[in-house]
Amino acid sequence: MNNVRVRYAPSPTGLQHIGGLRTALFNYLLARAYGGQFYLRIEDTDQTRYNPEAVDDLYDTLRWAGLDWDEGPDRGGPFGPYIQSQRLELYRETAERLIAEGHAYRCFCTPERLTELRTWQEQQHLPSGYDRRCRSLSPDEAQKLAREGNPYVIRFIQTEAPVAFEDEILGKIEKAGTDLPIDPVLLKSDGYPTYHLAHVTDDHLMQTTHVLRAQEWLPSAPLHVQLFDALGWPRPKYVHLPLILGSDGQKLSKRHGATSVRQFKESGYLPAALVNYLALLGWSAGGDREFFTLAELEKLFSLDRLNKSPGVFDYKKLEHFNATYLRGFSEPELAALLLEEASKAGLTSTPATEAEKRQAELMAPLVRERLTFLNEAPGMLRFVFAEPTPAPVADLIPKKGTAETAASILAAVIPLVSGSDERTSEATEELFRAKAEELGLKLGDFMHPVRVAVSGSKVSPPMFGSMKAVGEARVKARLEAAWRLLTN
RNA sequence: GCCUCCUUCGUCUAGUGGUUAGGACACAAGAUUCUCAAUCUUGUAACACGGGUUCGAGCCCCGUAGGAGGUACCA
Repeated sequence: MNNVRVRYAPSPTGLQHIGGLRTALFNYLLARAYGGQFYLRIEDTDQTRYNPEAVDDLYDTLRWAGLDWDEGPDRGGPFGPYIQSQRLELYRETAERLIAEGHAYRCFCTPERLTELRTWQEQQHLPSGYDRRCRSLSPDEAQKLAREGNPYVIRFIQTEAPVAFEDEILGKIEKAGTDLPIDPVLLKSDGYPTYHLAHVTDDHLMQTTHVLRAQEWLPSAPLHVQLFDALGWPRPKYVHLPLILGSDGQKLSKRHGATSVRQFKESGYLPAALVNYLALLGWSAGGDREFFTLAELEKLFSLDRLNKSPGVFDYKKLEHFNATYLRGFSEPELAALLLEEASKAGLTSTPATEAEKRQAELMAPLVRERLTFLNEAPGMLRFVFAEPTPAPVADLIPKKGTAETAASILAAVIPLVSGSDERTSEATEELFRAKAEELGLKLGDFMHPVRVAVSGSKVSPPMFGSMKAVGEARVKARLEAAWRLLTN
């Protein structure tokens, strides 16, 4: 396949949806796989829903995900402008041409009349749709009404002939002419195009070769094909991607969980993990392999491995991907990320001090396989960088034991801590193990009060390494404080 | 209601006429273990149903059922 030109064309109404990211990803991958171009186009044709923040969010998420674009509003290109609100004359021009050639007409029906019509049709249990009243207006009459300043829309004249086209993943799609929407609006009364007109005009002018979009567009694809044909323009190849569903089988929405890319980003997801997971929702490489970098996907992606059926978004599996990617970081890489998170949480200074760096390096291997999300790190590391709020006394006491046993363990442990800054954590561990044995305690029970005293929690990263990161003096102070609590 | 699309373990999927139907997530059990994780081993679990075609069907055809999407001067 050569000469691939694809695009991502979101409408800036809100935060980028996870489904949008996947559409962008597949477009991007197709372009990269075949050495083509991937461009961005802003479909801001609905003035009532326009949200300027959405455009920034779009750039943010695409950059975060690592998808770069060759042309777009921010970087120009040979087919600009790439913002539809700046292309209004173009749409008007093609709409006028359709009128001139007998494929469209002006309609002066008011929105009120249309709602009345619709409610009447519903009451009578009739199929809904425009009644084509303005079709009978002569061109002269229509011209006159328009010149007098009457607001109007431009509607497409729906033909009765059946329409068929080839979808690259679904195969042949056919629709009887009578089942097509009746004379859909192409140009709205505010002078903005509807999606249909804008899509056809722009994807022709911008020389799009493949239209990859969500399957919810499938029902209107026959209309688009008709428009291309009426205008005498070559049809692009259509690729309708399977929908992303929530766990109940309905279209993924907020009640299923996070849906905007920003939410995933803020929840501590790694872009590489999200992208990898998304690539596998509706596409597969063919074998058993599941982990791919973006660069690998760019080489492997192909249209014929795209799936037909909708897929349920599995948050659990995404979490697993994220945790796996986290474990893939080297210790220095992870230490740097930990410091970033810790500083965001106000636990460390920015830039980090040498001492903090050393602590992060000591903790990195200990938390690596315990993290699912990067933003869990501050909670796990708080006791290293700051003083934990002391746990309730009851927490210090082992399950099979009393306050006295806990106190005696702490008393036995405090002297062992002396000099630990100069020892390896393994050496300290040996001392602790010997003492536990001497007291006839299992290491797990023995460590319980120590863990709670030092970390402030019953669950913590491995103690010996952690104590090294906390430092002898602070460890000792915490152990002594806990001992006092128990003996008072 | 009408139109269109879809249908392999609970979920994501491999499979392109001959397989003990494979992998991953989740779940369960065990091992390991200073807590929690991670890791390792094992296990439960699927071709929606009914007809054809064929020596042979998860794979091809036709129905049925179920699910989803669409039905706007929204995209």
